[in-house]
Amino acid sequence: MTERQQAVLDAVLALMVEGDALTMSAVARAASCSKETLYKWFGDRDGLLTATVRWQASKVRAGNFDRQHLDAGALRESLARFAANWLGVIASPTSVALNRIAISHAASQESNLGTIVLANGRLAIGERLKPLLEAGREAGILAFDDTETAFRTFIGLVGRDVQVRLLLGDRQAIAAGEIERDAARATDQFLTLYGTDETAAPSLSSASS
Amino acid sequence: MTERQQAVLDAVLALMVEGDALTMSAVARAASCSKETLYKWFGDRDGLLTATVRWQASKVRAGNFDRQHLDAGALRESLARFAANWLGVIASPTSVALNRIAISHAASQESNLGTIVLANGRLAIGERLKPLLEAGREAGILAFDDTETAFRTFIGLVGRDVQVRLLLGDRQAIAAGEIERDAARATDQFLTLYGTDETAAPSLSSASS
DNA sequence: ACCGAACCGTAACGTACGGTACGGTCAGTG
DNA sequence: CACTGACCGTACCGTACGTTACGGTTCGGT
Repeated sequence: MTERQQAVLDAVLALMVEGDALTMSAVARAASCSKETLYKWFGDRDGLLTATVRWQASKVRAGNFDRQHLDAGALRESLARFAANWLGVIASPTSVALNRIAISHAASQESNLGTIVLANGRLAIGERLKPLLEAGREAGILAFDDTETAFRTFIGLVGRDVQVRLLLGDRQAIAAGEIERDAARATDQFLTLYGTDETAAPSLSSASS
Repeated sequence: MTERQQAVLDAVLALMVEGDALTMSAVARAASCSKETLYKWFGDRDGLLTATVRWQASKVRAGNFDRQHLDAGALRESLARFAANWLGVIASPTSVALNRIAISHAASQESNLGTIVLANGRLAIGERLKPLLEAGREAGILAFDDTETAFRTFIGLVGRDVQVRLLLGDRQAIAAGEIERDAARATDQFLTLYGTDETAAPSLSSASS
């Protein structure tokens, strides 16, 4: 994957976000390269889209969280940061455009774009969040039987129906300024559900405000 | 909307679910009608899709819930039934196919299919659920400031990321047998967050099992 | 200076599909 | 029975787009 090829994929991403028709001609024009080169590098249209999805996924690898001295405050802080980070990702125009493409392709089983997005989006964040949850349980500040259930509950509290609404074109699904607030609310609610007595979760009134 | 026209729209739905290419020729073949008739009845391809979405929405109008003698048990029962009903809808092949079509069209602003699906799906269930939540608050068994926030929290707890995963082609996002259990879990969690002392919500251990 | 590889721009090809036109069939109506 | 209108099946048209082919240019290696 040379520098030039990455520039081409960035041009594809830009076209996706723009909402323009994603034709090979449009990509070649936007990336200032020839269609022949596109086919030589990526095989066919599907290969180009797949490479674009992988390229975008490789750019989202966010930092990990240190697991030392995990008290209730540090856990809350880490969870809230996770939530805000994830909300920012799924609300970004790039993510919305990419998921729309993947979903369109999932309809006709012509490729596994959906699987790739799934693996690099949902499942990847699970692999990063679950260790944090389990560390919280070992530290005695979280209580749950099934890590997967707890993880998906957190995902549900954070994301709610925001992503589907955005995919359907609802511009008001979430505002930029709401992300931090929503992340904090979801974290409080999660700790109310899964925190132990040592968690010192806020009372319900603040969780529902 | 004659009987025959509804049969055509049902054929469109069947094609959508099947995952076949949704061409006008395919629709005419599946519905045993001529393309000319399709254009006379629905104007163009977009009109056909719009009519299909509306037709499907008109079939999902589920029964309302009686609001008399709303004690904690009745509220829990109503919420769980709501949750199970909604999960069944979003997990149905028809809903998945329809949302995929709408999302594909939302990408290129050529029509407002996404808006229609949004209005008949998410917003419609909100109009049916919010009165129940507010009745619970008036009865003193729920406590929240903002109805919209409480509603969306419930939606998040019930649906989690199931719908997006299904849209992306994840067949294991939810199993048929899990719907009742997930609905009960989400209801318990919601009552833990928003119930009052009179709600008698189950302890955390059962909510997280 | 020369060669070949890589690449650009553009033209061309084949196909799929939205949309239209037309002939044929059948039901209802005078 | 003739007429009309709705509809079916099919052929057809124009265009968009994926894919391929080709001539021209740049550039590193010898």
